Amino acid sequence: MKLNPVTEKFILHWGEMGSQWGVNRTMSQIHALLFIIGKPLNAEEITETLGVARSNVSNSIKELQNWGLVQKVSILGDRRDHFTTNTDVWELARIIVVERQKRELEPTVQFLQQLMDSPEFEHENSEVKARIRDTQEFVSTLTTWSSEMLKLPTSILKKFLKLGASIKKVLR
Amino acid sequence: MKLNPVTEKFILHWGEMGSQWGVNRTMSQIHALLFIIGKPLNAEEITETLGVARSNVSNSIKELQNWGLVQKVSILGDRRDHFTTNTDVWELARIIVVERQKRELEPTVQFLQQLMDSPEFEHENSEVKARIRDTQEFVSTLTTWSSEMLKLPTSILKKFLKLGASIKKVLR
DNA sequence: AAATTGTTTCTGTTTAGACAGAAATTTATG
DNA sequence: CATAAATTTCTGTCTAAACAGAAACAATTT
Repeated sequence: MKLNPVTEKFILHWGEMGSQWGVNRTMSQIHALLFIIGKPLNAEEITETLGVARSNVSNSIKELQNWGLVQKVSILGDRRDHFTTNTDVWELARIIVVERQKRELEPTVQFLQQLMDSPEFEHENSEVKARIRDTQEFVSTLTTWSSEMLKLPTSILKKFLKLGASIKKVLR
Repeated sequence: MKLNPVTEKFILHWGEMGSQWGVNRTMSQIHALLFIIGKPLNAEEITETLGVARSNVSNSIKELQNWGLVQKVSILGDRRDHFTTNTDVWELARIIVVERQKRELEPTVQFLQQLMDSPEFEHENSEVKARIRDTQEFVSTLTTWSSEMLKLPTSILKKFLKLGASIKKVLR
């Protein structure tokens, strides 16, 4: 599978983006490839196209499946597993937000709550206590808000984002 | 500067969080330290408290200053530079969003626009073109929306987030 | 059931980034 | 302006994560 220049640039850029956000490059690249191609590919095809090791592809795909970003599909008359991703960028964003929330934000809220509940907490300087409380409240608010937002269908979400700050008019 | 257990746990956790989001551990830890302590510290104090190399502290501080998260302040009767960070977690979040927008989202919007403007683009499969356009629109919408949101004062922003999905009622 | 094909796991190796310590530079003070 | 103190920059080392290739395993076909 030979990529044309536009596609290739897209995949490379996506790989770099991933690195900046704590996702390994191969994983981002595989995801970008499946997204841009928009049809199921088998592991071999991915390996050849990206020029990385077969095992690297295998492990990255597994991780992408754990993230819920990639699914295994069967192709009639082909024994090999094929993999796809959703081709709707809004749906993908949704999945990523849900997952980061679950993996990072929620555990942090819990962690801060535990700190606050621990016996040592009361011995702290009151400003320090306030800052921990504020941080917990902040992460907590963020988590709740994004969960709420994610319940909205994409069509509404889109409208909503496009409203931008004019939304503040309703806050009175 | 001896840390008590709560403070220490907070700093360590923040360091881990950083790693998951593409920020190096020392940088996150220094920031967490300045945040939780809430008063200016000099580089030497930071070095001793976190048990990392002086040069590591120096470089991380420089980077934190580039991010606008840490400022140099002078202490009367002390030659050494001291460093502080804003102790309001909402203001910090604001700064981080502005900066990630500037460093990552905006360049991506530009990059995708360039792809779309390039002569090769028209030779692409129409579904591929559509996906690139959608991606550009998505990142672009996100950037615009967050810029707009950041214009609101923190007090309004807070109320707004706490509204959650009940905001959808106004979308008609 | 042997052979072929496909997939996963395991075992190094490589590499980029984090980090330490020394050297160089800058700044301040008597 | 010499000395001391503070800071930055440079260079090399270390480490964790990414990665490749081989081996092991599993499934399918004849």
